[in-house]
Amino acid sequence: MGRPKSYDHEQVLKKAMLQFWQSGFAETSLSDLESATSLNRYSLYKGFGDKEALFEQALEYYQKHVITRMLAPLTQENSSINALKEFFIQLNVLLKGKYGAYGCLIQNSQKEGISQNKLVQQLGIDLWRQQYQLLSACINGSSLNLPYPVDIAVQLLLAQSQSQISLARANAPEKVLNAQKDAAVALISSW
Amino acid sequence: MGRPKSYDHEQVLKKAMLQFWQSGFAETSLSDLESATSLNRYSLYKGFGDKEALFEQALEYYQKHVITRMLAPLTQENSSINALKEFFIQLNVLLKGKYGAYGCLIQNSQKEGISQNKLVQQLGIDLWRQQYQLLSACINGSSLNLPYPVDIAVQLLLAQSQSQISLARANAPEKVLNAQKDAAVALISSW
DNA sequence: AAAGTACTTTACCGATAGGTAAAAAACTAT
DNA sequence: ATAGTTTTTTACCTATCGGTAAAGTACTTT
Repeated sequence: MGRPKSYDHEQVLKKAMLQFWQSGFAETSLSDLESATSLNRYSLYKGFGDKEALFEQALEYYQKHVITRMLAPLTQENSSINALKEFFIQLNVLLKGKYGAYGCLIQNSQKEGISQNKLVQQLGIDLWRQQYQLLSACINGSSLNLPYPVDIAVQLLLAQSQSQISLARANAPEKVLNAQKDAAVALISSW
Repeated sequence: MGRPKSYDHEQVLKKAMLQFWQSGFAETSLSDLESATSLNRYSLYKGFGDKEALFEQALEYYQKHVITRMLAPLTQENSSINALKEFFIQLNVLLKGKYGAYGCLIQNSQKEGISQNKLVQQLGIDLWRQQYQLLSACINGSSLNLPYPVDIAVQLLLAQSQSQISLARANAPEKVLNAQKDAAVALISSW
């Protein structure tokens, strides 16, 4: 039934996602997307819609693949208190890795003009909720003697992870990234 | 000596700064700057140089006026432990105020293409150092029984302030902003 | 008042943005 | 093989981007 596509849909989505993740929505041009995906703009339009539609699909790819991976240490069924520490340690590893300096695509998008996009807002809320619940579960799963309510502890940890990501995006030196990770671990250890 | 300027230099800088603060460097066009400052582009060029030069002057204006105000609670000579709490409380107030949703111009800039700009990098480092020193001084000035080294405590607080700012820029609901502030205060109270 | 000087307005520049029409190419079904 | 269908290529559209030349305006100095 007609000429077959010369590209793999998911692969293109991945490439486009990486481009948006690196440069943001506004600072990624169609020319950038053309070179990133090795497709010309007309094919991109036929296959994925306009720039914003492509961005939304890239966001969903990000959520499905990257976020899932990031939160993995919290969803394993190991000892809860260790899961918490492991989360920050693995986050630190990720942030020093290949795409670490890109930060978090969802957080980045919340700080651009594209932040008005409904999907950006929804994924932002979802990410927050998901982290909140996972962290709460870990804390509640352990028998700790917290010097403040659980909600406060969760909030402290959320700030730690967000700050780590933020620092990575700001190209903070590795020393600072490590110090931030150590602080989070030390906080947990103090409980 | 020729025709006098029809504008006040500092006022224009302030208006331009607000525009950049709100929309970022890349997403602020010369047309935006024209309407924000009520000056046409040619006058802007004559008075402040090109877009990047104007941005740098806006950054310095920001550092001199906004950052100074933000850090004020830490530089007063009141009881150190209260200064810490007061810092987070006042930060919370600022972030719920007129320009709260703009976040921090320096942090925002670190996440754009303009992050390569030397001044952005320098001010980013300066801001970090300055906060670090002020927070350290407050902690050392108090006689606390910390469950971890001072450096760790400072790092925890840095993450809290950064996270608060980040949440504000992401248009988090007031409830979340308050929760984050309360967490920081509770952390300090636990020492 | 006239000359000189600095600022402002108007109009415009080439480059690039996102997006699309029309023609060429590659497949399937008959 | 040929007709029908879908993708890809090429070329182009208008709008806006940052930046500037030239003309007009408003002041100071003499």
